[in-house]
Amino acid sequence: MFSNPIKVFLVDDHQMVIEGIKSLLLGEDCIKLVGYANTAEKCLQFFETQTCDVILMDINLPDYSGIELCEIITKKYTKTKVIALSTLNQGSYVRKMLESGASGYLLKNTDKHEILKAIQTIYNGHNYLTFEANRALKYEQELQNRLPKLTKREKEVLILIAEGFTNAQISEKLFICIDTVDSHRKNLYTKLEVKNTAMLIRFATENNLI
Amino acid sequence: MFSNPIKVFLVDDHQMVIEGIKSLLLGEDCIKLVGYANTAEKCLQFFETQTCDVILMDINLPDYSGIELCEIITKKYTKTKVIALSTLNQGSYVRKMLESGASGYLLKNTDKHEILKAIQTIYNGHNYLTFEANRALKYEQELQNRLPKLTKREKEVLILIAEGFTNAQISEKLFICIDTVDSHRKNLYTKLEVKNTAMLIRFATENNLI
DNA sequence: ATTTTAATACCGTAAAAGAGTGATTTTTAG
DNA sequence: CTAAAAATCACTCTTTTACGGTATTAAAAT
Repeated sequence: MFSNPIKVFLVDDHQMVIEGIKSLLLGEDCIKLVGYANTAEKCLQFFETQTCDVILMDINLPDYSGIELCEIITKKYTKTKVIALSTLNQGSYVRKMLESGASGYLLKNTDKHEILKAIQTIYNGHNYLTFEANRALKYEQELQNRLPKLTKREKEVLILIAEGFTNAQISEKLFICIDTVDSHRKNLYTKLEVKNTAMLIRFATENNLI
Repeated sequence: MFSNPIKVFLVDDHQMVIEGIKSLLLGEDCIKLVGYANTAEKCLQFFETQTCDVILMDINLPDYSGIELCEIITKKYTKTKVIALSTLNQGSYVRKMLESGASGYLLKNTDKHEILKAIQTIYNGHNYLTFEANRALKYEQELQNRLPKLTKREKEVLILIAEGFTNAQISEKLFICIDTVDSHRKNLYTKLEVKNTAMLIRFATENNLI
Protein backbone atom coordinates (compact mmCIF):
# COMPACT_ATOMS: atom_id res chain seq x y z
CA MET A 1 0.00 0.00 0.00
CA PHE A 2 2.78 2.44 0.84
CA SER A 3 5.04 1.40 -1.97
CA ASN A 4 4.86 4.98 -3.23
CA PRO A 5 5.03 7.24 -0.23
CA ILE A 6 4.35 10.96 -0.77
CA LYS A 7 7.67 12.72 -1.14
CA VAL A 8 7.80 15.80 1.09
CA PHE A 9 10.39 18.56 1.19
CA LEU A 10 10.75 21.09 4.03
CA VAL A 11 11.79 24.73 3.86
CA ASP A 12 12.14 26.63 7.10
CA ASP A 13 14.93 28.73 8.51
CA HIS A 14 14.11 27.61 12.04
CA GLN A 15 16.11 24.57 12.90
CA MET A 16 13.71 23.64 15.66
CA VAL A 17 10.75 23.66 13.31
CA ILE A 18 12.64 21.37 10.93
CA GLU A 19 13.39 19.07 13.83
CA GLY A 20 9.81 19.26 14.99
CA ILE A 21 8.30 18.30 11.67
CA LYS A 22 10.88 15.61 11.12
CA SER A 23 9.98 14.14 14.44
CA LEU A 24 6.25 14.45 13.76
CA LEU A 25 6.44 12.79 10.35
CA LEU A 26 8.83 10.08 11.45
CA GLY A 27 7.28 6.68 11.38
CA GLU A 28 4.59 7.68 8.91
CA ASP A 29 5.01 5.13 6.17
CA CYS A 30 2.85 7.02 3.71
CA ILE A 31 5.21 9.99 3.77
CA LYS A 32 8.86 10.22 2.95
CA LEU A 33 10.82 13.29 3.95
CA VAL A 34 13.19 13.69 1.02
CA GLY A 35 15.08 16.70 2.32
CA TYR A 36 14.98 20.10 3.89
CA ALA A 37 16.52 23.56 3.50
CA ASN A 38 16.88 26.66 5.65
CA THR A 39 16.92 29.08 2.76
CA ALA A 40 15.12 29.58 -0.53
CA GLU A 41 18.44 29.32 -2.32
CA LYS A 42 19.17 25.87 -0.96
CA CYS A 43 15.64 24.79 -1.73
CA LEU A 44 16.05 25.77 -5.37
CA GLN A 45 19.36 23.93 -5.49
CA PHE A 46 17.63 20.77 -4.38
CA PHE A 47 15.14 21.02 -7.22
CA GLU A 48 17.88 21.26 -9.81
CA THR A 49 18.59 17.58 -9.37
CA GLN A 50 15.67 16.15 -7.47
CA THR A 51 11.95 16.55 -7.03
CA CYS A 52 9.14 15.97 -4.59
CA ASP A 53 5.36 15.93 -4.38
CA VAL A 54 4.70 18.43 -1.63
CA ILE A 55 6.74 21.24 -0.10
CA LEU A 56 6.06 22.52 3.39
CA MET A 57 7.31 26.07 3.15
CA ASP A 58 7.73 28.77 5.77
CA ILE A 59 6.61 32.20 4.63
CA ASN A 60 9.43 34.05 6.33
CA LEU A 61 12.76 33.04 4.89
CA PRO A 62 16.04 34.86 5.23
CA ASP A 63 16.79 35.34 1.54
CA TYR A 64 13.62 35.35 -0.58
CA SER A 65 10.18 35.66 0.92
CA GLY A 66 8.11 32.50 0.90
CA ILE A 67 5.78 34.27 -1.50
CA GLU A 68 8.53 34.69 -4.09
CA LEU A 69 9.86 31.19 -3.62
CA CYS A 70 6.38 29.73 -3.94
CA GLU A 71 5.85 31.57 -7.19
CA ILE A 72 9.11 30.32 -8.64
CA ILE A 73 8.53 26.72 -7.63
CA THR A 74 4.93 26.43 -8.74
CA LYS A 75 5.72 27.97 -12.13
CA LYS A 76 8.82 25.92 -12.81
CA TYR A 77 7.82 22.60 -11.29
CA THR A 78 4.10 22.41 -11.92
CA LYS A 79 3.71 18.95 -10.43
CA THR A 80 5.02 20.03 -7.06
CA LYS A 81 2.43 21.40 -4.63
CA VAL A 82 3.22 23.95 -1.96
CA ILE A 83 1.82 24.18 1.55
CA ALA A 84 2.53 27.48 3.25
CA LEU A 85 3.60 27.32 6.87
CA SER A 86 3.30 30.36 9.04
CA THR A 87 3.07 31.51 12.62
CA LEU A 88 1.15 34.55 11.49
CA ASN A 89 -2.48 34.23 10.75
CA GLN A 90 -2.89 37.28 8.57
CA GLY A 91 -5.39 37.29 5.77
CA SER A 92 -3.12 39.28 3.50
CA TYR A 93 -0.44 36.59 3.74
CA VAL A 94 -2.91 33.82 3.06
CA ARG A 95 -4.20 35.64 0.00
CA LYS A 96 -0.70 36.35 -1.32
CA MET A 97 0.44 32.77 -0.91
CA LEU A 98 -2.60 31.41 -2.69
CA GLU A 99 -2.11 33.96 -5.48
CA SER A 100 1.48 32.76 -5.72
CA GLY A 101 0.33 29.24 -6.36
CA ALA A 102 0.24 27.62 -2.95
CA SER A 103 -2.26 24.83 -2.49
CA GLY A 104 -2.45 24.92 1.27
CA TYR A 105 -1.91 27.03 4.34
CA LEU A 106 -1.07 25.71 7.79
CA LEU A 107 -0.26 27.48 11.02
CA LYS A 108 2.71 26.28 12.98
CA ASN A 109 0.58 25.45 15.97
CA THR A 110 -1.00 22.65 14.00
CA ASP A 111 -0.72 19.03 15.03
CA LYS A 112 0.51 15.87 13.39
CA HIS A 113 -2.95 14.87 12.32
CA GLU A 114 -3.63 18.07 10.43
CA ILE A 115 -0.25 18.05 8.71
CA LEU A 116 -0.90 14.55 7.42
CA LYS A 117 -4.40 15.48 6.35
CA ALA A 118 -3.15 18.57 4.53
CA ILE A 119 -0.39 16.69 2.75
CA GLN A 120 -2.72 13.95 1.61
CA THR A 121 -5.49 16.30 0.57
CA ILE A 122 -3.11 18.35 -1.51
CA TYR A 123 -1.39 15.31 -2.94
CA ASN A 124 -4.80 14.22 -4.19
CA GLY A 125 -5.18 17.46 -6.07
CA HIS A 126 -7.31 19.50 -3.67
CA ASN A 127 -6.54 22.60 -1.69
CA TYR A 128 -6.29 22.64 2.08
CA LEU A 129 -6.63 25.74 4.20
CA THR A 130 -6.58 25.44 7.94
CA PHE A 131 -9.69 26.80 9.60
CA GLU A 132 -7.95 29.87 11.00
CA ALA A 133 -6.45 30.81 7.67
CA ASN A 134 -9.81 30.51 6.02
CA ARG A 135 -11.37 32.77 8.58
CA ALA A 136 -8.55 35.30 8.32
CA LEU A 137 -8.95 35.35 4.56
CA LYS A 138 -12.66 36.02 4.78
CA TYR A 139 -12.14 38.65 7.44
CA GLU A 140 -9.64 40.48 5.27
CA GLN A 141 -11.98 40.44 2.31
CA GLU A 142 -14.76 41.82 4.47
CA LEU A 143 -12.53 44.61 5.70
CA GLN A 144 -11.61 45.49 2.14
CA ASN A 145 -15.25 45.51 1.15
CA ARG A 146 -16.13 47.76 4.03
CA LEU A 147 -13.59 50.33 2.90
CA PRO A 148 -15.22 52.88 0.61
CA LYS A 149 -13.91 52.73 -2.93
CA LEU A 150 -11.71 55.66 -3.78
CA THR A 151 -11.27 56.75 -7.35
CA LYS A 152 -7.86 56.91 -8.98
CA ARG A 153 -7.73 60.66 -8.70
CA GLU A 154 -8.81 60.61 -5.09
CA LYS A 155 -6.01 58.22 -4.25
CA GLU A 156 -3.50 60.45 -5.99
CA VAL A 157 -4.71 63.47 -4.09
CA LEU A 158 -4.71 61.53 -0.83
CA ILE A 159 -1.11 60.52 -1.28
CA LEU A 160 -0.04 64.06 -2.08
CA ILE A 161 -1.88 65.38 0.95
CA ALA A 162 -0.11 62.79 3.06
CA GLU A 163 3.19 63.98 1.66
CA GLY A 164 2.43 67.39 3.04
CA PHE A 165 1.46 69.31 -0.06
CA THR A 166 -1.20 72.02 0.09
CA ASN A 167 -4.14 72.08 -2.27
CA ALA A 168 -2.38 74.73 -4.33
CA GLN A 169 0.77 72.63 -4.68
CA ILE A 170 -1.26 69.56 -5.55
CA SER A 171 -3.16 71.45 -8.21
CA GLU A 172 0.13 72.44 -9.82
CA LYS A 173 1.44 68.89 -9.74
CA LEU A 174 -1.70 67.43 -11.29
CA PHE A 175 -2.29 70.35 -13.67
CA ILE A 176 -5.77 70.92 -12.36
CA CYS A 177 -7.53 73.76 -10.64
CA ILE A 178 -7.29 74.29 -6.88
CA ASP A 179 -11.05 73.96 -6.70
CA THR A 180 -10.84 70.52 -8.19
CA VAL A 181 -8.32 69.43 -5.62
CA ASP A 182 -10.64 70.86 -3.03
CA SER A 183 -13.49 68.82 -4.47
CA HIS A 184 -11.47 65.62 -4.31
CA ARG A 185 -10.48 66.45 -0.78
CA LYS A 186 -14.10 66.98 0.18
CA ASN A 187 -15.04 63.66 -1.40
CA LEU A 188 -12.28 61.94 0.54
CA TYR A 189 -13.60 63.42 3.76
CA THR A 190 -17.13 62.34 2.96
CA LYS A 191 -16.22 58.85 1.85
CA LEU A 192 -13.89 58.16 4.72
CA GLU A 193 -16.12 59.89 7.24
CA VAL A 194 -13.50 62.24 8.59
CA LYS A 195 -13.57 65.97 9.01
CA ASN A 196 -10.03 67.26 8.79
CA THR A 197 -6.56 66.52 7.56
CA ALA A 198 -5.38 64.87 10.75
CA MET A 199 -8.17 62.32 10.74
CA LEU A 200 -7.75 61.73 7.05
CA ILE A 201 -4.08 60.87 7.33
CA ARG A 202 -4.61 58.72 10.38
CA PHE A 203 -7.41 56.77 8.76
CA ALA A 204 -5.37 56.35 5.61
CA THR A 205 -2.26 55.08 7.39
CA GLU A 206 -4.25 52.75 9.59
CA ASN A 207 -5.98 51.25 6.60
CA ASN A 208 -2.90 51.02 4.43
CA LEU A 209 -4.24 53.47 1.91
CA ILE A 210 -0.93 55.29 1.70
CA MET B 1 28.80 15.10 37.07
CA PHE B 2 25.21 15.42 35.84
CA SER B 3 23.62 14.36 39.04
CA ASN B 4 21.76 17.66 39.05
CA PRO B 5 20.73 18.39 35.49
CA ILE B 6 19.29 21.82 34.73
CA LYS B 7 15.52 21.59 34.82
CA VAL B 8 14.02 23.20 31.74
CA PHE B 9 10.39 23.98 30.98
CA LEU B 10 9.04 24.86 27.53
CA VAL B 11 6.23 27.23 26.61
CA ASP B 12 5.25 27.49 22.97
CA ASP B 13 1.93 27.23 21.22
CA HIS B 14 3.56 25.65 18.18
CA GLN B 15 3.54 21.91 18.56
CA MET B 16 6.32 21.54 16.03
CA VAL B 17 8.59 23.88 17.96
CA ILE B 18 7.96 21.86 21.11
CA GLU B 19 8.82 18.71 19.21
CA GLY B 20 11.88 20.36 17.72
CA ILE B 21 13.32 21.49 21.01
CA LYS B 22 12.49 18.19 22.67
CA SER B 23 14.36 16.43 19.90
CA LEU B 24 17.28 18.87 20.12
CA LEU B 25 17.64 18.55 23.87
CA LEU B 26 17.15 14.82 23.92
CA GLY B 27 20.25 13.00 24.97
CA GLU B 28 21.76 15.99 26.72
CA ASP B 29 22.48 14.66 30.16
CA CYS B 30 23.07 18.09 31.65
CA ILE B 31 19.52 19.15 30.85
CA LYS B 32 16.24 17.68 31.89
CA LEU B 33 13.06 18.73 30.15
CA VAL B 34 10.56 18.72 32.98
CA GLY B 35 7.52 19.68 30.95
CA TYR B 36 5.95 21.90 28.38
CA ALA B 37 2.81 23.94 27.75
CA ASN B 38 1.09 25.49 24.77
CA THR B 39 -0.50 28.28 26.71
CA ALA B 40 0.42 30.70 29.47
CA GLU B 41 -2.42 29.31 31.52
CA LYS B 42 -1.08 25.77 31.45
CA CYS B 43 2.39 27.05 32.20
CA LEU B 44 1.16 28.77 35.35
CA GLN B 45 -0.67 25.62 36.37
CA PHE B 46 2.57 23.69 36.18
CA PHE B 47 4.27 26.11 38.54
CA GLU B 48 1.58 25.69 41.16
CA THR B 49 2.93 22.27 42.00
CA GLN B 50 6.36 22.08 40.41
CA THR B 51 9.32 24.21 39.51
CA CYS B 52 12.24 24.46 37.14
CA ASP B 53 15.47 26.36 36.61
CA VAL B 54 14.98 27.78 33.15
CA ILE B 55 11.92 28.42 31.00
CA LEU B 56 12.17 28.67 27.24
CA MET B 57 9.22 30.87 26.42
CA ASP B 58 7.71 31.92 23.13
CA ILE B 59 6.74 35.58 22.98
CA ASN B 60 3.55 35.01 21.05
CA LEU B 61 1.13 32.93 23.04
CA PRO B 62 -2.57 32.51 22.43
CA ASP B 63 -3.81 33.69 25.82
CA TYR B 64 -1.36 36.04 27.52
CA SER B 65 1.54 37.62 25.69
CA GLY B 66 4.93 36.24 26.55
CA ILE B 67 5.74 39.62 28.02
CA GLU B 68 2.94 39.33 30.57
CA LEU B 69 3.71 35.73 31.40
CA CYS B 70 7.37 36.52 31.84
CA GLU B 71 6.56 39.29 34.25
CA ILE B 72 4.30 37.06 36.33
CA ILE B 73 6.79 34.21 36.48
CA THR B 74 9.87 36.24 37.29
CA LYS B 75 8.07 38.12 40.06
CA LYS B 76 6.47 35.09 41.63
CA TYR B 77 9.23 32.53 41.18
CA THR B 78 12.38 34.53 41.51
CA LYS B 79 14.68 31.55 41.16
CA THR B 80 13.34 30.62 37.77
CA LYS B 81 15.03 32.27 34.81
CA VAL B 82 13.30 33.02 31.54
CA ILE B 83 14.70 32.78 28.04
CA ALA B 84 12.54 34.45 25.43
CA LEU B 85 12.07 32.60 22.18
CA SER B 86 10.96 34.46 19.11
CA THR B 87 10.91 34.33 15.36
CA LEU B 88 10.81 38.09 15.25
CA ASN B 89 13.96 40.00 15.71
CA GLN B 90 12.48 43.30 16.78
CA GLY B 91 14.31 45.53 19.17
CA SER B 92 11.13 46.62 20.89
CA TYR B 93 10.30 43.02 21.77
CA VAL B 94 13.78 42.36 23.08
CA ARG B 95 13.60 45.44 25.25
CA LYS B 96 10.15 44.61 26.60
CA MET B 97 11.10 41.05 27.47
CA LEU B 98 14.22 42.16 29.31
CA GLU B 99 12.20 44.80 31.15
CA SER B 100 9.76 42.06 32.10
CA GLY B 101 12.52 40.09 33.72
CA ALA B 102 13.80 37.78 31.01
CA SER B 103 17.43 36.75 31.26
CA GLY B 104 17.89 35.72 27.67
CA TYR B 105 16.64 36.09 24.14
CA LEU B 106 16.96 33.50 21.39
CA LEU B 107 15.67 33.42 17.86
CA LYS B 108 13.97 30.28 16.67
CA ASN B 109 16.51 29.79 13.94
CA THR B 110 19.13 29.06 16.54
CA ASP B 111 20.88 25.72 16.78
CA LYS B 112 21.34 23.14 19.46
CA HIS B 113 24.69 24.52 20.47
CA GLU B 114 23.38 27.99 21.15
CA ILE B 115 20.39 26.75 23.08
CA LEU B 116 22.66 24.76 25.36
CA LYS B 117 25.00 27.67 25.76
CA ALA B 118 22.14 30.04 26.58
CA ILE B 119 20.62 27.69 29.13
CA GLN B 120 23.93 27.13 30.86
CA THR B 121 24.92 30.77 30.83
CA ILE B 122 21.64 31.80 32.34
CA TYR B 123 21.65 28.96 34.85
CA ASN B 124 24.98 30.30 36.05
CA GLY B 125 23.43 33.65 36.73
CA HIS B 126 24.38 35.60 33.63
CA ASN B 127 22.28 36.99 30.81
CA TYR B 128 22.42 35.67 27.29
CA LEU B 129 21.29 37.60 24.24
CA THR B 130 21.78 36.15 20.84
CA PHE B 131 23.85 38.34 18.53
CA GLU B 132 20.90 39.38 16.38
CA ALA B 133 18.80 40.37 19.36
CA ASN B 134 21.65 42.43 20.70
CA ARG B 135 22.01 44.23 17.41
CA ALA B 136 18.27 44.82 17.12
CA LEU B 137 18.24 46.26 20.62
CA LYS B 138 21.03 48.68 19.85
CA TYR B 139 19.45 49.65 16.56
CA GLU B 140 16.18 50.43 18.25
CA GLN B 141 17.89 52.54 20.89
CA GLU B 142 19.68 54.46 18.16
CA LEU B 143 16.43 55.12 16.36
CA GLN B 144 14.87 56.32 19.58
CA ASN B 145 17.81 58.60 20.23
CA ARG B 146 17.55 60.08 16.79
CA LEU B 147 13.95 61.03 17.43
CA PRO B 148 13.65 64.50 18.96
CA LYS B 149 12.46 64.40 22.54
CA LEU B 150 8.90 65.59 22.92
CA THR B 151 7.66 66.92 26.21
CA LYS B 152 4.73 65.37 28.01
CA ARG B 153 2.41 68.14 26.96
CA GLU B 154 3.57 67.99 23.37
CA LYS B 155 2.79 64.29 23.25
CA GLU B 156 -0.67 64.90 24.66
CA VAL B 157 -1.35 67.58 22.10
CA LEU B 158 0.00 65.39 19.32
CA ILE B 159 -2.32 62.57 20.22
CA LEU B 160 -5.33 64.87 20.34
CA ILE B 161 -4.42 66.36 16.98
CA ALA B 162 -4.19 62.86 15.58
CA GLU B 163 -7.63 62.13 16.93
CA GLY B 164 -8.94 64.96 14.82
CA PHE B 165 -9.51 67.67 17.41
CA THR B 166 -8.97 71.31 16.54
CA ASN B 167 -6.80 73.61 18.60
CA ALA B 168 -9.92 75.04 20.21
CA GLN B 169 -11.22 71.61 21.20
CA ILE B 170 -7.83 70.59 22.53
CA SER B 171 -7.59 73.75 24.59
CA GLU B 172 -10.92 72.88 26.21
CA LYS B 173 -9.87 69.34 26.94
CA LEU B 174 -6.61 70.36 28.53
CA PHE B 175 -8.04 73.47 30.23
CA ILE B 176 -5.50 75.72 28.58
CA CYS B 177 -5.63 78.63 26.18
CA ILE B 178 -5.87 78.12 22.42
CA ASP B 179 -2.67 80.06 22.02
CA THR B 180 -0.90 77.56 24.23
CA VAL B 181 -2.10 74.66 22.14
CA ASP B 182 -0.95 76.59 19.11
CA SER B 183 2.47 77.01 20.70
CA HIS B 184 2.78 73.29 21.37
CA ARG B 185 1.70 72.58 17.84
CA LYS B 186 4.34 74.92 16.48
CA ASN B 187 6.96 73.31 18.66
CA LEU B 188 5.94 69.89 17.36
CA TYR B 189 6.35 71.15 13.81
CA THR B 190 9.77 72.56 14.56
CA LYS B 191 11.02 69.53 16.46
CA LEU B 192 9.75 66.99 13.96
CA GLU B 193 10.71 69.15 11.00
CA VAL B 194 7.31 69.14 9.37
CA LYS B 195 5.22 72.01 8.14
CA ASN B 196 1.61 70.98 8.36
CA THR B 197 -0.84 68.63 9.98
CA ALA B 198 -0.64 65.99 7.29
CA MET B 199 3.12 65.63 7.61
CA LEU B 200 2.87 65.69 11.39
CA ILE B 201 0.42 62.80 11.54
CA ARG B 202 2.30 60.79 8.98
CA PHE B 203 5.60 61.23 10.77
CA ALA B 204 3.98 60.38 14.07
CA THR B 205 2.33 57.20 12.83
CA GLU B 206 5.45 56.06 11.04
CA ASN B 207 7.52 56.53 14.16
CA ASN B 208 5.01 55.02 16.55
CA LEU B 209 4.52 58.27 18.38
CA ILE B 210 0.77 57.79 18.45
C1' DA C 1 -27.98 54.45 -26.54
C1' DT C 2 -28.41 56.05 -22.23
C1' DT C 3 -27.64 56.23 -17.46
C1' DT C 4 -23.94 56.51 -13.93
C1' DT C 5 -19.66 57.67 -12.28
C1' DA C 6 -15.46 60.33 -12.39
C1' DA C 7 -13.22 64.40 -13.04
C1' DT C 8 -13.39 68.89 -13.68
C1' DA C 9 -14.45 73.87 -12.20
C1' DC C 10 -16.63 77.99 -9.67
C1' DC C 11 -18.44 80.82 -5.69
C1' DG C 12 -18.80 82.42 -1.03
C1' DT C 13 -18.20 82.37 3.96
C1' DA C 14 -16.43 80.85 8.25
C1' DA C 15 -13.15 78.41 10.75
C1' DA C 16 -8.68 76.72 11.49
C1' DA C 17 -3.92 76.51 10.78
C1' DG C 18 0.63 78.53 9.96
C1' DA C 19 4.25 82.03 10.95
C1' DG C 20 6.50 85.41 13.73
C1' DT C 21 7.69 87.47 18.14
C1' DG C 22 7.59 88.17 22.94
C1' DA C 23 6.74 87.32 27.78
C1' DT C 24 5.49 85.06 32.30
C1' DT C 25 5.24 81.33 35.42
C1' DT C 26 6.13 76.59 36.89
C1' DT C 27 8.93 72.53 37.02
C1' DT C 28 12.89 70.16 36.77
C1' DA C 29 17.58 69.24 37.00
C1' DG C 30 22.27 70.35 38.04
C1' DC D 1 19.83 77.43 45.22
C1' DT D 2 19.87 78.55 40.66
C1' DA D 3 19.87 77.89 35.80
C1' DA D 4 17.52 75.53 32.24
C1' DA D 5 13.54 73.54 30.37
C1' DA D 6 8.66 73.23 30.04
C1' DA D 7 4.29 75.11 30.07
C1' DT D 8 1.66 78.87 29.83
C1' DC D 9 -0.62 83.06 27.42
C1' DA D 10 -0.92 87.16 24.06
C1' DC D 11 -1.13 89.53 19.69
C1' DT D 12 -0.98 90.20 14.60
C1' DC D 13 -1.36 88.81 10.05
C1' DT D 14 -1.57 85.56 6.11
C1' DT D 15 -2.59 81.35 4.20
C1' DT D 16 -5.09 77.26 4.03
C1' DT D 17 -8.74 74.41 5.12
C1' DA D 18 -13.55 73.44 5.83
C1' DC D 19 -18.15 73.38 4.29
C1' DG D 20 -22.23 74.69 1.62
C1' DG D 21 -23.82 74.59 -2.86
C1' DT D 22 -23.96 74.09 -8.12
C1' DA D 23 -22.61 72.68 -12.71
C1' DT D 24 -20.27 70.98 -16.98
C1' DT D 25 -17.85 67.45 -19.51
C1' DA D 26 -15.61 63.04 -20.34
C1' DA D 27 -15.42 58.27 -19.53
C1' DA D 28 -17.49 53.92 -18.17
C1' DA D 29 -20.83 50.86 -17.39
C1' DT D 30 -25.29 48.95 -18.45
